[in-house]
Amino acid sequence: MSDNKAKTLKPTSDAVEILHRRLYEGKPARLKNLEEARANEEIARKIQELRAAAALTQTQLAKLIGTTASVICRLEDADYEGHSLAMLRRIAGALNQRVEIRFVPIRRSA
Amino acid sequence: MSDNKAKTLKPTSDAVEILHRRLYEGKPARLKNLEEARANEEIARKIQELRAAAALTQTQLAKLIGTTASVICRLEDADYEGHSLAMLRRIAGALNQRVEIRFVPIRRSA
DNA sequence: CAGTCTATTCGCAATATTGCGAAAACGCAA
DNA sequence: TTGCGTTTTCGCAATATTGCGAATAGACTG
Repeated sequence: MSDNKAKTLKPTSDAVEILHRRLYEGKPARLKNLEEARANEEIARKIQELRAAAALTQTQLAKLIGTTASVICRLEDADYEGHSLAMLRRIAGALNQRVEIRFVPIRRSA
Repeated sequence: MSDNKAKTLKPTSDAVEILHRRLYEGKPARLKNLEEARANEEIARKIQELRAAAALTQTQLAKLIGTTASVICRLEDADYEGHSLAMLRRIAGALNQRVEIRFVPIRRSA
């Protein structure tokens, strides 16, 4: 539903992890991108979960926040990188939630 | 430092709260704006705190994330409403933090 | 199969945020 | 007071995000 692409059919062993090591080991720049991608994925999934929990279609949620279904769909796309606080707050508001933002220290280690 | 305006000199009693009641009681729309304003204020203050904790000037932090001091100043302005995830992440990254986002249920009561 | 509802993708206009330099204001110490 | 570093404000160009319709795809039912 979310992850619109990357439908890799279950890899033989843990090739994914091997690939991960090969590509990202000791490369902070790439790692950072990876982290961001994961964060975006998480946001997308969370929006979709909240909407589902409220038993709303994309169209219904869209109307609640004054936009269209295609916009909601874009937000729920795991590959979407344009999430904004403003939009997250609109979604949250319509679903009786609020957006909490925290800065948490990161452990820089291996 | 942060709150660039609204330097009301300590009110007589709790006039602030009285004013609050008069203006916002039972008015969700206004309340929502108020909440957003508070959230923005909090973000601004947090950025300023993180920067101070790292012992950086606005110019120094600006260079770390590839922008200028005026941009940092704008972010630390309590009245600024344009905070974006992208920018918060850049700040966090430069300060060895990560941005955590959570949707938390809101209590709709008096 | 057709019909219906939902979700997804695309393109472009509209709005919002960022980039950035310059000038002014501030705080502090000599 | 002057000088110096920092912060704040302003204006506008550049980039990013949103708005939105239309077309397509998927899932499900009769």
